[in-house]
Amino acid sequence: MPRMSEADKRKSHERIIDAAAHLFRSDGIGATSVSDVMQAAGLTQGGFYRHFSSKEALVAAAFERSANELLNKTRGKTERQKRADFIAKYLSLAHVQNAGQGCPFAANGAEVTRFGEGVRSEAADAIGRISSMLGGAEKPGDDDGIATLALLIGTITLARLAQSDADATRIIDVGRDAVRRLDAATP
Amino acid sequence: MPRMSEADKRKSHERIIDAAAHLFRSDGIGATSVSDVMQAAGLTQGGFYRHFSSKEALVAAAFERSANELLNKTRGKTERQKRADFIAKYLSLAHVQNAGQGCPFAANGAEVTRFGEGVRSEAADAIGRISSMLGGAEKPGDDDGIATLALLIGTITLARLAQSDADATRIIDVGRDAVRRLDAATP
DNA sequence: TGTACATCAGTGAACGCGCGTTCACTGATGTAC
DNA sequence: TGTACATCAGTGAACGCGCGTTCACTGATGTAC
Repeated sequence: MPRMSEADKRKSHERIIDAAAHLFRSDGIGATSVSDVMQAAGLTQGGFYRHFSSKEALVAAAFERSANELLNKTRGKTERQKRADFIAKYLSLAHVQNAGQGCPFAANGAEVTRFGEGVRSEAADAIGRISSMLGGAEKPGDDDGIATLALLIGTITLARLAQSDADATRIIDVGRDAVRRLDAATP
Repeated sequence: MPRMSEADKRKSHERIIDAAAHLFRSDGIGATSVSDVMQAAGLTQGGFYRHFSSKEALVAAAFERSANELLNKTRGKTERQKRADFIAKYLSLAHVQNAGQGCPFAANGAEVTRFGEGVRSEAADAIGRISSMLGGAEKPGDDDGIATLALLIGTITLARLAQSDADATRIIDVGRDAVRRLDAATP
């Protein structure tokens, strides 16, 4: 059955990245094998190297995909509304419970630190894109965006360590209030 | 040479936990083997199971040790000074570069999420201890402490992903300013 | 206090297992005429 | 448009390797008399 068309190869490529983007975030990068990813993409492990030169190359592609996915599900007509929607979706119990569809910094931030240049530059790019979306609505100066993003990441990290949904919800509420206070204290 | 005294066993036990606490934070839990830990403790892998029933049991002990280490190096006569000292040490380039001596939430938070009850309850305990130290000086109500801790964790996570010391420093500065703004906005 | 012996901390080899990667093979696809 | 053939996406088995854990062994320690 082998040798699919170029179009089919492209579809396989997308499925591999999608599968990796979800598995890496839900189970961790180190705990997800190339075989796990290929199985989730409906393929066998041997074909992986027709698409990526190494697992590390996949990690970079998957991180970019995860960041895009996070940004793309944000809704809103104005920049201000988009920001509010992003924060509302980020600080939710659903996000705490479904790491696989969530923020790659909260899920894989520390792990990604230990990878090479390709992965790290993808992460740095993602910081730029997300923080500038979170930054002041008027100006692109993304210092406020960085501070807000840091608060969001830390809040979800803590909420995921909570021992009950009630505790997680309480931590999320604290985070939401802190975002509000930070906004209020912004010039 | 085997069969050390009870006192020696206790010393070995401490060395194993210390080695694990540092290696888990600098290299990640999954990427650190039991053999790595035992070697760092000056022992061979076979003896590990005289001290812990599994690697997971060591993860719990090491997490507790890391959190204590973090709290114990905090200096200051008043609660207020201790808090300021903790934050100053936390938001530093040294902390970004030496994950092995730093905050276990920033280094292993996401990874710890995927472990069982023993590890998770150790993490939940640590959240309580650290956030109550960071909370309002007068009251034990640790909501402010949780918000501050979240901001600290997120800031270091982002700073570790920066591609240069200059970028990392900038992110740290942003975090420090955000902590100040959050404090100012606290009733 | 001295002696006989059971205990058990630490060693180092071995267990089964799954990892990332490679490889010979397959047959439909894409290309050259 | 039809035919001949090189390409290469995908398969599934194999590679060497390191993992967490187990085990037989060792000899100093701790205990019982």
